[in-house]
Amino acid sequence: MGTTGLSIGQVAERTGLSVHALRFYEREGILASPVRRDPGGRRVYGEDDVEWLTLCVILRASGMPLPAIRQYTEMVRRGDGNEEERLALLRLHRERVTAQIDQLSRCLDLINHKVGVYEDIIDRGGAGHECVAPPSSENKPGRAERS
Amino acid sequence: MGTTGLSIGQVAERTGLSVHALRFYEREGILASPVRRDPGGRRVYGEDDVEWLTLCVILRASGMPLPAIRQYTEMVRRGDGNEEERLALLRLHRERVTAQIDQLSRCLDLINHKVGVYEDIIDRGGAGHECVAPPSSENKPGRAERS
DNA sequence: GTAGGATCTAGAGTCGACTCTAGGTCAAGT
DNA sequence: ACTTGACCTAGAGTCGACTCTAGATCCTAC
Repeated sequence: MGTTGLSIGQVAERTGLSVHALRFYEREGILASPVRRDPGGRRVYGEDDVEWLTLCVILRASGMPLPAIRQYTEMVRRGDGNEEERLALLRLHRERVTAQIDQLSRCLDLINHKVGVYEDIIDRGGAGHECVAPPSSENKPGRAERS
Repeated sequence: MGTTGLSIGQVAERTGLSVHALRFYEREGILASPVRRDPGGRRVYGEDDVEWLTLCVILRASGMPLPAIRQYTEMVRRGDGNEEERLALLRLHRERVTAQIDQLSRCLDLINHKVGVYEDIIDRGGAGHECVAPPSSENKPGRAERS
């Protein structure tokens, strides 16, 4: 079993991408090597394609836009010699991802805080006042919550 | 100085939302209280609106869709008595956010791994093989990108 | 009294990343 | 022979969240 040879459906299953998305990615130039076709004109993927697509899925999941993935793909297609370029792109993306994580963590802090506030309100079955004004209040009561 | 009274432009500046977005949010029912208008028909916001919008910005930044924010807004508008509901919504969102952070962290691991691989390649000035999988994944004895 | 800037409304347009449709081919199973 | 189901292409449609346009109004400054 030298050449595995997977159908688009099988690749979809393995990568989690839809068959539509796979064809779309191909049109977008997101495949390291041109897809082979069988005598009937159907796409035949290899294990390496699956690996590459798996990487793409991860890059997408971390928010890399398709144009950037295409750029990266092109570098890889051009072969050895542009490792610095690839590294730069990856580092840039890494920064974006860490920034994203940081932002989400800050949001999470606030959400946790708010959850805590509501838990308190409910625990003591009381009318707590909220930081943000509910309808009837022309309120000016101090702000509540904050750590 | 009693009632602050901010214009849409000022609110845009403070919340980071565009004036367009502010009007859009209003149409979408994303304001806890209906916006007041001055004699000329222009919107007049209060500090509480800014606080509410700031919260909305944070919820959006953490990926809460506008319909969910609208739901939450409606609960707040209905006033006291639905704290459990609000809490449930917040908890659900919190789970989504932590899931997102987890996923991003996993992506980051892989990206870091790949960055490391490229750094090695460059450091030793060599063309090398690399692997797509993260550390300690038993992978086909395959290599990677680029056929 | 007029130019400039901020604001108003309603509605159209954009962008990214798919997703779906229509209409057709192909291989296997009954 | 025929049905089924996976696959093909080209291109249209969707979705979310804005963003922008046009044409009008209003306030301040000169």
